[in-house]
Amino acid sequence: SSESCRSVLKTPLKQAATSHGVLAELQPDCQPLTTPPKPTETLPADPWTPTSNLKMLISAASPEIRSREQRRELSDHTREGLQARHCVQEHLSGDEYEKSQPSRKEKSLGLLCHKFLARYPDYPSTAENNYICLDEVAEELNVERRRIYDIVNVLESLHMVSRLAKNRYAWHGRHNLPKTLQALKKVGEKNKYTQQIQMIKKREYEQEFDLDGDRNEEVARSFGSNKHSEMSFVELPGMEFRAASVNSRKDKSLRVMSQKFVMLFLVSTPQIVSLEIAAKILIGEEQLEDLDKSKFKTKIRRLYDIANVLSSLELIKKVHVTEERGRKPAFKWTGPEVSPNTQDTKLERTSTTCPPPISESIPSKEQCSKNLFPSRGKQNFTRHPSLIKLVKSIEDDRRKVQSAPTSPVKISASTDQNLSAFPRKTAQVPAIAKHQLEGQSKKEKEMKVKLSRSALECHQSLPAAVPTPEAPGSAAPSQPPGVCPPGHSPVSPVMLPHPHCGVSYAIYLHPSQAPTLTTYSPSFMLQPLPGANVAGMKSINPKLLGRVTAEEGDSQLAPEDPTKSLTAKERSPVKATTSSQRCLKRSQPLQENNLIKRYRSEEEIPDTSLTFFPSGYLIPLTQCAHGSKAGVPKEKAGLCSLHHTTYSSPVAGVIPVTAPELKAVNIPAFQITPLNIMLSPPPIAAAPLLSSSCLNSGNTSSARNLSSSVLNFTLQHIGLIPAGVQVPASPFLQHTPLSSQAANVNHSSENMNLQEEKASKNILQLPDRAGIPLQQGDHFLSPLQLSVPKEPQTVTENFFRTPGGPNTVSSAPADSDGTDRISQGTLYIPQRKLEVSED
DNA sequence: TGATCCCGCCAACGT
DNA sequence: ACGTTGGCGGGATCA
Repeated sequence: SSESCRSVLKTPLKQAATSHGVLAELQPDCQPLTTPPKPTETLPADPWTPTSNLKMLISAASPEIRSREQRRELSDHTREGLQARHCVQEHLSGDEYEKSQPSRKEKSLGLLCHKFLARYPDYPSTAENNYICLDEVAEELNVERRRIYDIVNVLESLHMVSRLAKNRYAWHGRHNLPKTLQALKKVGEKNKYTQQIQMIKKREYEQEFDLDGDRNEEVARSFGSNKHSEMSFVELPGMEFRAASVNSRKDKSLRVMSQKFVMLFLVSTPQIVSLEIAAKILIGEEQLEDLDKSKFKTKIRRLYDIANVLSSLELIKKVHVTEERGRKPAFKWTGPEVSPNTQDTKLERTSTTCPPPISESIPSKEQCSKNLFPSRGKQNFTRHPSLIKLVKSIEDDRRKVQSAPTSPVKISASTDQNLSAFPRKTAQVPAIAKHQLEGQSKKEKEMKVKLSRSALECHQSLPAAVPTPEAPGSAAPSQPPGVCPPGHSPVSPVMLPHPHCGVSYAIYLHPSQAPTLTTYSPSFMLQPLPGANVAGMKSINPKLLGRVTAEEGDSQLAPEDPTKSLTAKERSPVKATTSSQRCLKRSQPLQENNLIKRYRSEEEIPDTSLTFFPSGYLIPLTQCAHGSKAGVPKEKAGLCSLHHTTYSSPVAGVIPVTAPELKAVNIPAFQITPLNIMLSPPPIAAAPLLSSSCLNSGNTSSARNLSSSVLNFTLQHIGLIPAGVQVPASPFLQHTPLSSQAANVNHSSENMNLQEEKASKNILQLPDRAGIPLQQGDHFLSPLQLSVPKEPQTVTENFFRTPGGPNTVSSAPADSDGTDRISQGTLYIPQRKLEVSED
């Protein structure tokens, strides 16, 4: 249909190429109807010129309405409608004229994107060669080419298109989407976005209360330092086509930003990401510290651009998260759930699934060769803006290397074999795991020492460090005992030879992943596994979960999803997905360093998850088990099983935790974040112990008094508590912010243990019973403890709760409000009210 | 106002 | 040298 529209003349119009002047050219007549060539410009001066008419036409009838309509339904044919409309318009009078002007909305990128998408099928058959000529599209859509780039770049990030050559792109539609999302999710996990999100939230929280600035900074720093991936564009294995000649720059921020943005959704449990956080994380990679306002602002702008496109793709939708602070713009993932099905590895290349329309599908070999080319030197560098960065990264790498005892084993160095490699990977994994393990142990020691380092590292390291010998037994056999099954293991990085640069990648084969989500699963359990750890998830959720879930979230989510999914055009079953894509590769040559880093990180990661939790707090993770159900064969299964174990009531005392359990727990720890834990002042049964003093006094001073153990305890709790939860003004916090302050306090406190440090870093560790202070902790019983919710489960549940009500396996049966339960325990966790509202 | 984000300058790149 | 890409941020709109 749209085609029909196309204007005949495109050529001349070429529009925009450069700015304005062009418009004049429009020949009014040209547009026989269809596309008016560049309507836009409009010099104010000649409103009535033919051109202007065009404009008007376009803008035509109530734009708003129109836009809405369009949005609602795709609009597709919007254009035509417009045209029709304009007829109507003609009679506009002056004032109306104003109205008629193309409202901004009409020109929105989102709308434009809809139009763009309307031109191509979601699932193009291979046969048709869908290639996109930017110029044509720009003309047809009457927009500057610049705008098309914005769209295409985002689409490219999702591998919905790929660049063939100059001005030319191949349309793949959504065939690759599943793979892409899967790949992005993995990378997101690897990057620990979950934790980062938590960290940011925590920081915000702290800042609110002006808790300790110091700490914040520290956190920030650590955060910044975290290696996470530099930006590299995530490519799909099969998709690398880009013509060697063409593809030059790989990094490209918009593309990369888009991918990262998507990653955030994929790793977040409530799948809701606020722009603010997204911007911070994206910026953060390099340096958080410079809060640089303008930079932040710019980032936000870009995110809007990306969000508009993603919205058009129906992958996300705008919502508002209302917190105490106020309402913040955010987006909710409405795209398909990403199933971490790792295993498919065996598949061959995608070709089956989606053969790239164009010839492009090249056999691996060819690809390799191509890839090689690009990798060539300087270019990469060229664009790379910050040398500094490089340096940094290098250093990091170095560090990492050092620190990391074991580098992941690189398996095949040879390039081509990828294919062959894949299959192997699986097999290899175990072996690798061992290596890692070994390495880890070493690392552990180191790590401890290093704790000071970046938080992330710390996290990572810690786990390993932890003594928890116990783990072994519990853990799945396959996994190495030392390692926490959960976190780490999941990720066993396998290095794959990378065709492209010759660089090898580490691939995560995470056994766990596979099982992980089945679908929408609430995932709680699952998700965390991979990189982030359960904890991360939990923590994250908490905030959001709070209300979001319950409220709008549920309603929306559940129902919607299905719908949406359906909505999307019928998706072809394509998903076969299985292909081996797991390998993400980074194209950038430079990245090698990064790769290294990553490895490290990966390795380390495990640790993170591990954390020790000593004591007993466990938070019940029940769900895990459930989640795992079907799919889970692998390790995960094991994990899951572990998880389900769950709870101990803190109150009760500590329950011995098994290793697995620990893991589950640990995470949360990290993110203490927002903690707004409040004691509910009036909490009902305040737990027995609540010492009024603590609560009341809330003074910091009192807090300080707490023994470190107590602190730990607190922290733990905090961790437990849904991070998300913020207590607004809760009195309690105000007085003494447990969480953050606590951290501070700890420092001061006599015992600074590693743990504490860790905690400070973000990781919360539970005091190890055995070793530590807890016992010493006289205060153990301190009110805080008391405060601990008796029923951990409840808490947990809350955490876990996934938005999609049903999904939540774990969650307690509908308790709508976690709070209540909590109240039982002394600890009152204020749930932040998050409300998600749509536009 | 603050949230959105269009617009298009202009630099990095490619050819 | 010129065309293509696309980073970036002013400032107009919208809500």
